[in-house]
Amino acid sequence: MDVDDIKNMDEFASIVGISRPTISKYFNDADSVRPTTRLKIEEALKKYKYRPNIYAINQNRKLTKNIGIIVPYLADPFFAEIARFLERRVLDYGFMPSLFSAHGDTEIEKTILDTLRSLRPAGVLLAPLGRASDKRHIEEFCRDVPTILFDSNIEGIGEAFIGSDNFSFVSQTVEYLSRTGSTPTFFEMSDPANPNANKRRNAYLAMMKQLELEPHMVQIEGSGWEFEEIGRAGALKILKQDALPTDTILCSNDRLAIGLLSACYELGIRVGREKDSELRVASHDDHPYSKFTCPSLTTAAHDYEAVASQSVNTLFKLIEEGGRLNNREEKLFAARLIMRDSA
Amino acid sequence: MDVDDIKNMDEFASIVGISRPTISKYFNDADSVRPTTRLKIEEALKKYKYRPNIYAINQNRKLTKNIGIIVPYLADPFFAEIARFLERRVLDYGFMPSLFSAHGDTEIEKTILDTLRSLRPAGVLLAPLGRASDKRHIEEFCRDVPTILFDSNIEGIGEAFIGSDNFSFVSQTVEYLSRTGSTPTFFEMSDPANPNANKRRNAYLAMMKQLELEPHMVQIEGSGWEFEEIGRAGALKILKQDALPTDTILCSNDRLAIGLLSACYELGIRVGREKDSELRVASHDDHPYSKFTCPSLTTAAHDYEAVASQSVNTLFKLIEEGGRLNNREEKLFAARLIMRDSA
DNA sequence: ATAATATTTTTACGCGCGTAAATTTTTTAT
DNA sequence: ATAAAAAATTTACGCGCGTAAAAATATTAT
Repeated sequence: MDVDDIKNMDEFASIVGISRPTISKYFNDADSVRPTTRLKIEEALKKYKYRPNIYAINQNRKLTKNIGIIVPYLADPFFAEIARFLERRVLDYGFMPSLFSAHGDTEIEKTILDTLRSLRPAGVLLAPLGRASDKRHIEEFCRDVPTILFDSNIEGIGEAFIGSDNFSFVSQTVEYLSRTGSTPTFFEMSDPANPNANKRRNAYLAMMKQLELEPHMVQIEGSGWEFEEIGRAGALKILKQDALPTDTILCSNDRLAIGLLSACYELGIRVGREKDSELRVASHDDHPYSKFTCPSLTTAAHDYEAVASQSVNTLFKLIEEGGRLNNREEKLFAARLIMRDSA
Repeated sequence: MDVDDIKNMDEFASIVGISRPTISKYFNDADSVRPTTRLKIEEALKKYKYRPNIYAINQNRKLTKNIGIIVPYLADPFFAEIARFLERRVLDYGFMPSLFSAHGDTEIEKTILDTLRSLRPAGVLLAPLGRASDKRHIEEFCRDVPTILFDSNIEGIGEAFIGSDNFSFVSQTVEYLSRTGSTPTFFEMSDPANPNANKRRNAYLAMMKQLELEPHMVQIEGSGWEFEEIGRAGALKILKQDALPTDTILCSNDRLAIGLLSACYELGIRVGREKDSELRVASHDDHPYSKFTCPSLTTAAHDYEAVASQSVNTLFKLIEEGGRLNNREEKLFAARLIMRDSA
């Protein structure tokens, strides 16, 4: 209600009638002061709405309360979604999330890390670009800042990795597809930037071997992060020359599938598991838009909530233990098969 | 090459052999020191990679070099896209962008503003939630922090507004649709949270009047930011009861259209401008995914680049002029009609 | 070479808060 | 009521840098 002319903690302290160190203690942990004291402070806080200067705080603390969150490509709703979960968890811990996107660019990723270092964050959650990442740069960063990798792993870098179990994804889709129809052909980029893509390819091959089926791969050209466009262009090429080995396609990821489905539609190819369908299409990720493709996309879903929770929990365990974990743990979450109309 | 044990500017200054105030001056403006001095500093910088403590800097400067960017819903690729443009522009000015998403939630938006205030940013670029925004809260914020509104306007709040000209969007789509086929029926949420939606509705009505055509509206239920799901559910309901006044639909925005098209597909309704099509669908925004809908979506495109550039340029003009502009300018950019297959 | 100008250095203070140590006051236990 | 424990206060210093004023030095013009 009153004016907020309070410039510093000294002024606020004298207004409350309590010493500044006690006020400082309160702001670091409200429970660390006597209840009556706390009440007095909080009453005054309502009247005068004073807030400590964040820069002065961070200058003097060895560790800030910032948590950096870096994703490779924020225009991908998958990362926007996981970032949302992460932000919420970080806030629950009373820390301040700072979100960055590398926008698919190696140099931007490096710049973000440099910026973040000077922000002296308590910890960082990093989903690296993958193959395009400057590994030495990230490694060096991880030496200074407690960092957890998520979504895509870089062997040996970061104090832990939390992600999804690609084998679980692919084994479920392959099993389902091969059980209910023709052998799935794996559809992917020939030179994927994301390590998960390679793991999915290997999982496909392993699973096909296990089922004693002949594997088929369709590898399309393209680079960058515009997967829908790459998938679409690649699919148009393949479909026009009628080069599909089987009439079931398993896409490496949903964004490729979105492009592929748009190509199918354009060419008048009926996709689905109906009798009159020519092609079945399934994929992985449960991208936020996979429910709205035509037809809706059968896919394997990430456990967003679990990955986010585990990532943040692990990070704070790491922080509590002083920035180093005894051994680099890798936690992978299983997929959940989402049955829709495309396969 | 060497170790970077330099903790503060004093140490760095003595290593370079130049006084600390000069070093300080250099970091504030590299051109403000003599070229020979600058060279010496930059040589040392390569060897010792020292960076000033950002918190100490911001504590002592009246104004930081932070620029806040707030969007209502980052999981919407449209906002992810515009945020990317904004970030780049802000960096071009040598400032530090901080990106926040309100995640469609009023309280989060308020929290972000409070957080941002204590970050003492030089300026803020705000795309408000719209009707769900706490206007008084935003207004109060704008009194303290130089703020530019973009994408969605709140009358009288913020020093300027930069957005798209909704009339330009709707007039082009309506003109095109009515010229090439049946009268367009406007498809929207009955109670849209976004002020642009209301402007588009009014533009539709005005345009129909101008063309001397009878307007038709289909208003669907739903609230929140899951527009695709809302559009899909609403469309299923309308289409099943065959309640469409005409066989041309103009959606208020692309995300509703994405949902509508998925409903059409599910019901086997052929959409497009072919002879055998039953329905034409067009929309507004040129959402990143509108190219991949089935069929691809005819829409009116934002000029992302222009909106982002103008927003950031206006913000820095505002900052230079001390945080106040003589009169609140509103700059609107025209749409560009994108012809695809759906209409 | 000398004066005028521009740049740098020196000196000094302040920003707002963390935090440690010693002291005083309050609360809790006996 | 008294002792023991807990909390608050006082005092004091430091963090790393911005910045102002005065003095010293370097550059440019004449």
